[in-house]
Amino acid sequence: MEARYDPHEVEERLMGEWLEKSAFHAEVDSSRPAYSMVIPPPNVTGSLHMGHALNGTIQDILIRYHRLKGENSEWLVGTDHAGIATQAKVEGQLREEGLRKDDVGREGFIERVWDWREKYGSTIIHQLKSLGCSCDYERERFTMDPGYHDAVLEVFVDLYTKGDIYRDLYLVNWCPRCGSAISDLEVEHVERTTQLAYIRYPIEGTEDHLTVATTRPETMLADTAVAVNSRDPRYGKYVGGTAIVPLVERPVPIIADEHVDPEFGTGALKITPGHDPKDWEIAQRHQLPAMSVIGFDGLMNEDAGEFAGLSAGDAREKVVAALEERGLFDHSEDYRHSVGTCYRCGSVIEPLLSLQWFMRMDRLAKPAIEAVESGRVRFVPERWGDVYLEWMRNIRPWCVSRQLWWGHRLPVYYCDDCDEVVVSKQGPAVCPSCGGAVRQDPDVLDTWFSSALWPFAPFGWPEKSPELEYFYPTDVLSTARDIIYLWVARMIMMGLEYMGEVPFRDVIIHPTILAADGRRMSKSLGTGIDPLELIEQYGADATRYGLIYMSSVQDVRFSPERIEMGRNFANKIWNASRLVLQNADPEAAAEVTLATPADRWIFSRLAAVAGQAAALYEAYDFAEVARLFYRFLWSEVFDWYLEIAKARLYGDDDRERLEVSGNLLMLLESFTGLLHPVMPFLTQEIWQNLPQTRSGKRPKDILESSWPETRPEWHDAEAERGMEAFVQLVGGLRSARDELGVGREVTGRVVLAGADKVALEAIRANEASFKQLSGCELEGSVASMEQAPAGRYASVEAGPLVGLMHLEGMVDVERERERLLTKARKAKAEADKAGKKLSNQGFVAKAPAEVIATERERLAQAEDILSTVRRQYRERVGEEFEL
RNA sequence: GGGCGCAUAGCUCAGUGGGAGAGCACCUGCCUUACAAGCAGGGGGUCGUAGGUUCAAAUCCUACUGCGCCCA
Repeated sequence: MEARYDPHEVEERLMGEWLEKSAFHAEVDSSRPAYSMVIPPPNVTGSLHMGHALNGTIQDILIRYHRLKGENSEWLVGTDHAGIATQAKVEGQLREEGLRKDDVGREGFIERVWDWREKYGSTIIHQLKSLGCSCDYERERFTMDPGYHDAVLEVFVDLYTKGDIYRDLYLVNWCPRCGSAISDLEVEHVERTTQLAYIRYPIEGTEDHLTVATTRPETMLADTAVAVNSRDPRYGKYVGGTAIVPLVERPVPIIADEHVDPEFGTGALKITPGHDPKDWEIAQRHQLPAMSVIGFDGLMNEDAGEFAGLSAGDAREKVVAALEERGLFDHSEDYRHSVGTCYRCGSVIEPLLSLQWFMRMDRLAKPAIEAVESGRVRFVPERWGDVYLEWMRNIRPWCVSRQLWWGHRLPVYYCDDCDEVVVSKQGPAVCPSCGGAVRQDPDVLDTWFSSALWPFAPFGWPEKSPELEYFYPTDVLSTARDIIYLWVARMIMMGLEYMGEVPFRDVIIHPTILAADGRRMSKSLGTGIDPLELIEQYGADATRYGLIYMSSVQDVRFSPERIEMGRNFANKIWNASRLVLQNADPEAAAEVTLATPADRWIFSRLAAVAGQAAALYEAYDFAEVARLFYRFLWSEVFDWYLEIAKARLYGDDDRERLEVSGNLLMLLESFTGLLHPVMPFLTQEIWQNLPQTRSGKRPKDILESSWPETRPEWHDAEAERGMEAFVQLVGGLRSARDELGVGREVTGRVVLAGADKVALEAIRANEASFKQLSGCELEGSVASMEQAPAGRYASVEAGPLVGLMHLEGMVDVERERERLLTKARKAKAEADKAGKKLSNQGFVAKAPAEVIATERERLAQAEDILSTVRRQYRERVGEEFEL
């Protein structure tokens, strides 16, 4: 065993072994309880980023914990076909060959996409392995698998039949770059500064005009009204009249609508229903026509007259110029507002009138709202449940058709000869109505439509498969917050609709890991950190540990120190284990022998920590799990128990050596189990190095072992109290020696004062360790400080005891003066504070008895110390002090 | 426009009604036979500001300031 833990060799080897023997695969087994989870399917074009790394760690911790707990644990893994993103990748590939997708045709293109996916489509799945994720890789699914496709069609046809899916001409979010409609959720609003243009619209039959303000002058060509607020006194007289849209010279009505904001611009609004969602709504209320002057290519169309063929941006300048020429351009000013952009490519979204397929959401949303309200689905942290509910209660129809080639093609067939529309899984050969030829709708479904089926479709739905029966509903879904609407909400709706049961009980929303500057990690800004580099640099266990340590409830700035902490912790554990494995007698019995106060203390603590760890894992409080293990292992087991155990381990009493060896090996076996979910590789490596003699009933693989057993009778408050006194005494003596400048070469002599038998025994029983750790010898004990033999001592608090270290021949008077004064000031402050509280009538009357008792004790103790210090000062310095 | 979250040590963060903690950084001393990715000791915070509730507020309430996010 090396003095430095080398994660790379270990991780690669162990993952290889695990995969080789299908260690992560779960089969239906009705004799055991199931624990199941589906990975939020990563985009097939994706690679591991910080969010995946954190989320993968969280899920792996859960699945490994429950596996240890004896549950038949299935973590279903797979990827999402990600329509737009994947299509863009393959189009890019074609471009490099000088081709466009039309050159290879739809079928050829789709073949190319499958080729691409064969080659690159599982990058992220492979990367999950480097993180140690124990997914069931044998069940890997893809949202374009044939069976999955069948499920998608089944749902589409069913919802169409139920009337939830329909076709409509509607204003949709159009991305000219992607060449497709996208849903409201895929539009990102970005604050931008643009120009607010003020344009004069002549009023028919008068010399007056109405000035409207707009950020999009070019869309005026499609105006079909001018609107003012119904209660705006400035404009009341014009309502019902007619305005002339400049340039196109179109007469349009002047209408009144209460939704016009009188504060915005001039209070008069041009209404362009074909190019603005708010205008569209106003137009609906007033039965206004909608017209389009911008095409799906983002260019002005023929209806734009002289501006046809220009981009919307160019048209804007030209329109403004033309208006200026005619004296109808008033002025313009800077204006900051949010602009809709495509979440995928960043292009400005063009709201366009388009014939698309929509899904009504209200019927499906109702039970999904109820499921969260009633707590059948629980969000962690809870507040995300409100975010979900807020969105669900205001849910709007969802545009599900996409003008792409890659995806689940709509099972919709149109007759060429009549108006017949057939929606069915198997398309008809000819029109059932007139016998004419039919063509399938060229569009595909929004990717999220298929993702919504992820908690059940991969298990075989619509078949009633045994897997579905056994693993559904899953236990938990862990994901990022920006997925709440896109996935979580839709999964809940679909799960309820098609399985009659929620898809998961708990939804963990993990925090976002931000860049060091507090902004989101972004590849384009170069602020991202690649988790694979962290794994490379520090190891997967350290990366996992660091990630969960820094991720509690809030978003957090990434700190490499935390990952380094994980590496150091792993190394410390490795070395502590090395001490045990190299020195413990392999012949030791596989049992705990509570022979000494230290043994009783550490196993009492182990039992407590095991209980806390289980509770924290189950409460999804992984950051606290990380802290718990760090404190317990480093500051208790390694710093103290191991050091104390050395006396017996290296001593010549065979029985003691065997006993302490057994204890050390049992400790090792226990904490590797407790920690395994967080640091799977390190713990497995140590586990495998446990002496084989102990392996009679111990599986070779920690995955096959079970959650460490602790015994209730290990709980021992006295042992804990005693050892706390020991630790405090040694610490106090070290500190005092340092303050007094007493070097290592000087052996101190210590008298214990006090009557607490438990504490006295704990210290006496560890006399050898005491000497080793404090550099002092125990000289005996007295019942109280007053009974100490005459002489000069440095006093050290140790719980119920006081340690008195002889100062003869080892003290510099000046240093001792300073030390005593510091101590006296501290005690005085303490006494004053407690005294003040106790003299407060309100406190004594209203505070709980134990709080008052604590305060009295504090006061007494502080006063004791103060009088001792006063005496010591008199003896050693020969003066009195004033504070 | 509506909503949510955050503000604690130099940095990154825990703590959430009864004497403020961690890691890193910093200072002092150590290659002590598991570990210098370590060991021992130490310094450092009027817990964003102003009010309020309470015997008691970093913790609960209100307002304000600053930062971040979501929805429209």
